Amino acid sequence: MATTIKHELKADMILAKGMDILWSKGYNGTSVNDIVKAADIPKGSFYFYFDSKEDFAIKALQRYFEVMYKPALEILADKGDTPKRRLLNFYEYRVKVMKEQLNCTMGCLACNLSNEVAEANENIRNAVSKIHTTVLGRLIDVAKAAQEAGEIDSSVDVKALISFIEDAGKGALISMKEAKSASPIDNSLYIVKSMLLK
Amino acid sequence: MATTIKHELKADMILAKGMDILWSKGYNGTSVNDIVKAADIPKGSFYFYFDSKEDFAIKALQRYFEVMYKPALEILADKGDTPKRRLLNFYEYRVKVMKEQLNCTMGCLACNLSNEVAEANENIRNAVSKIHTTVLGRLIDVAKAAQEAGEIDSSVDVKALISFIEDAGKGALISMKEAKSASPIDNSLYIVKSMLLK
DNA sequence: CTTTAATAGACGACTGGTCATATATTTGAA
DNA sequence: TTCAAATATATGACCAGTCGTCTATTAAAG
Repeated sequence: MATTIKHELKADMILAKGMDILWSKGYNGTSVNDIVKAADIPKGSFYFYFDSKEDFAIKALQRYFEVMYKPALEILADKGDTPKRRLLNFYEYRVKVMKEQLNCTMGCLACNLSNEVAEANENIRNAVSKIHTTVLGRLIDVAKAAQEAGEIDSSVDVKALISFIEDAGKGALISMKEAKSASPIDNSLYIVKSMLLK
Repeated sequence: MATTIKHELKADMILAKGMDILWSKGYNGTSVNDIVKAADIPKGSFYFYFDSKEDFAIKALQRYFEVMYKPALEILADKGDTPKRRLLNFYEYRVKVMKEQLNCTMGCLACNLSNEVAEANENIRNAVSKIHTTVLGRLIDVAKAAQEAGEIDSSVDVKALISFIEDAGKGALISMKEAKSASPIDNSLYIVKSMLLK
C-alpha cells in the first residue's frame, strides 16, 4: 500500500541520516537523541519507525550492505575481467572509497559494530556476520575461479588466503583510524598485490 | 614514600578489577559504576584514585601493555633463538594466549578501544598509538635482524610486511569475536607461517 | 465518525562527576 | 612516650544532565 511505501521511505531517510553517526561514534556512543536530531524528526517518531535502537542498528547494517557493498560486489562479478583481475579491482575500489569518499575516517560500519558489541549483542552479531559471510563467500568463489583459470597456483589454499586477506583489510582499517593515515590501507593493498601477483 | 606506594597499589587493584570490563564491554559500554562495583569500592574512591573515566582507560591501557605485551616482547627478545624463530614464537604465543587464556573472547584491549573511540578521543588514541608503535618497532627490528641473518629474502620490504601481518592479526581478532571461533586466528598464523617460511 | 499515522513529553533508570563529612594515618613538638 | 595538629584516605548522598523507551494525545485520512 501507499502508506507502507511512505513509511519505508521515511524510515530509510532516518537511516540515511543516522547511519553516519552510528558509523563514526559507534553503538554505545550514539544516542537516539543524536539520531532524531540528525534526521530532524521528533523523538517520539523514532519509535514509530523503529522498534528500538538495536533494531535501528540492524537496519542500518542492512542499508550499509546495500549502499556500500553492492557496488563493490558488482565489480567483483563483472565478467568483463578475469577472476583475478576482478579480485584486485575489488580491493582497489575499497581503498579508493575509503580514501576519497571517507577521508580515511570511520572505517567499516559492520566491522566497527562487530568489534564493539558482537560479544554483548547477539542480534547485531548475527546481522554483521551475515554480511561478512556473504562477502567472503563471493570473494572465495571468484578466487576459486581464478585458480581454475590458472591465475592462482593450484597449491594455494584459496579459502584460507582470501579469509586472511579480508581480515588484513579489517585490521588495516583500525590502524588507519588510529594513525589518521592512508598508509595502512595502501600498505595492505601493496602486500596483497605482491601476494596475488607473484 | 610509603603512602604513595599504597596509593599506587590500590589504584592498580582497581585497574586490575576494572580492566576486564573495559576490555569486554568497551569504553562507552563500561560505566564508572560497573568499575567500582567490580572493584568493590565506593564511588567516591574512584575519583580519589583516577581523575576521570578517560584517565582510568589510559592507565588501563598502560597496565595492559605491562601485563599482556611485556611477556610477549620478552619472547621476541630472547637471544636463545634466531630472529625469525623469535618472530614466529611471538605470533604463536599470542594465539595461544587468546585461545587458552581468553577463550577466543575480548580480543585486544588496545585494538578495541582504538576502534571504538580513537576518532572521538585524542588522548586515548595517543595512548593506544604509543603501544602499537612500540610493539611494531620491536617486531620490525627483529625482522630486519632476520633479514640480515639471511632468514628472510633481501628483496622483501620488511617494514611493510610486518605492518601488514600485524594488521592481519588485528583483523583476525575481530573475526574471531564475530564468529566466536578460533579459526580466524589459527588461519592467520597458518598464512603468516607460510609467508615467512617459504 | 472511525481508524491509523504521527508526535510531544514524561518516565524511571542511569550517566560521569562532586562534595561535605568522617575516619585513619603520619608527623613533629613537648 | 604522649598527644594534638596535619595530612591522607574513605564514604555515599547528591548533582544536573542524558539514556532508551513508552504512553497519552493530536493530526490526518478514509
